[in-house]
Amino acid sequence: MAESKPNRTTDESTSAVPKAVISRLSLYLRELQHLLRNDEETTNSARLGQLLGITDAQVRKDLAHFGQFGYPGIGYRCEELASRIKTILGTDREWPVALVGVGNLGQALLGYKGFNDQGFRISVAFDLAPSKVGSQIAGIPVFHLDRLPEIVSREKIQLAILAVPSDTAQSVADQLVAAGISGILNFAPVTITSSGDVAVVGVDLAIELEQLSFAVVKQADKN
Amino acid sequence: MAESKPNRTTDESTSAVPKAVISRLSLYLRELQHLLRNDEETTNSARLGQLLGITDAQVRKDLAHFGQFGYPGIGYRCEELASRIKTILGTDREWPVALVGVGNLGQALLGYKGFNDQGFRISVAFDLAPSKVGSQIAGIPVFHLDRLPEIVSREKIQLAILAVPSDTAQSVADQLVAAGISGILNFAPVTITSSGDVAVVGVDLAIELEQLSFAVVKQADKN
DNA sequence: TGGTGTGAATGCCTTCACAGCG
DNA sequence: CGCTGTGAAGGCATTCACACCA
Repeated sequence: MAESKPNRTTDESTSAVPKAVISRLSLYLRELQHLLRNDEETTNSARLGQLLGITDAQVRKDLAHFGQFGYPGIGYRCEELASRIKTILGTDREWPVALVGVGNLGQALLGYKGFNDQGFRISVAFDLAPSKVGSQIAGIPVFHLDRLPEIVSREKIQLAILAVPSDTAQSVADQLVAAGISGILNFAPVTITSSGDVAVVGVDLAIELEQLSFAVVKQADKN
Repeated sequence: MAESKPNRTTDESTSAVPKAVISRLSLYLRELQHLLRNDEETTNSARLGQLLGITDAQVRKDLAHFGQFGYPGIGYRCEELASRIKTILGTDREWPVALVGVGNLGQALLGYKGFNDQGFRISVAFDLAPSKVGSQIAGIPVFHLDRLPEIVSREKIQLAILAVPSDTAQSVADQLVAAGISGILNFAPVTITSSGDVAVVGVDLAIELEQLSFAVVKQADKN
């Protein structure tokens, strides 16, 4: 229950938490859930750090941004810490998600189980193709893109997954924003520019492979 | 942007080039290819920076790690710079890629066009299910996992995409390493620990959504 | 003039080291 | 003891500002 400690001057409102910390928070949560499945009750910063390849100090510093969760001499209670991190990330609730673009990748994402485990539920999908509109895929109804504003508003959907071709991605993103979406996970290999208070996270599958090929080439050069 | 992260690889501090620079390199390349499709011959650091939401100085500093590509008073020649970046990333050649796990996500990746455009070609797939082994999906043959070492060696495959269930991911990763793979793109939501000179890049789709939900919650708190 | 390449300064993140507490 | 939480130190990465060049 420890409340925030930082008695620095004017820090509170501008809680500038480094972006890197947030992405590690998700990793901590993932490891904690793994520990919980193995019936581990407690863990500590050294253990968590080792699992992720970072230092123990880093783990403690990261968590310190959000309060005090640990017990000196003991470590952290897995269940409690996982719960606290979920609250921070916002995954202590269930998020309905809209998916746009029921192509190759889109269909796979509709069936991806991993989302549900973390509180995300794809509740509707959108596409343009008459062959898809009106059908259900993996139990999720597919609507015409025209109905985006109506349904997003009715279902109070805040998050969207964008899995459309590159050349239409920006245009569809604009429609998502206009429909009231506040966060977009973009799989199209283009930069989405959003005006206003919309968060955009991009996942470019080819770029991930490029990072690998660089690593492999670099490694080869060493020998 | 994903990316990128404390997903332990074989870093070996000799990396004179910051990891963040490498991931931006891929973004520069993506924008350059976009400019080229629009028949733009030259660009400059301010333009590139604007497209990616970073400063012009950052762009120049990043490129400076690898030599001098610019022309004072002009900027950069799109074609030349793109070509140079490809050489740096190693995507100036074609990489055969093995995919393991022909499930929901794996099948979508088999059909994903974006890989080919950047020089990656999924040439074989592996699975355990008898119903899949022996078939072709999106024109790519599916073999039993047992034949991994044989085929990887024969086809001289260095990169692999891991799209198997979480509980088998580490074990399959070990088999990939044993088979001689040097780079793994892991889609299972677990940390893969690799011994030796193997690069691992992880993509956790649920984590990307978590980053979004955090951003949305944070934004909401502000009001 | 317009824009690169780069030392210097700034700011951010990570690591260190240890006080404090159960 | 064991392990957290945290000021202080250290190390990088980003930004600034300007010499220099076509």
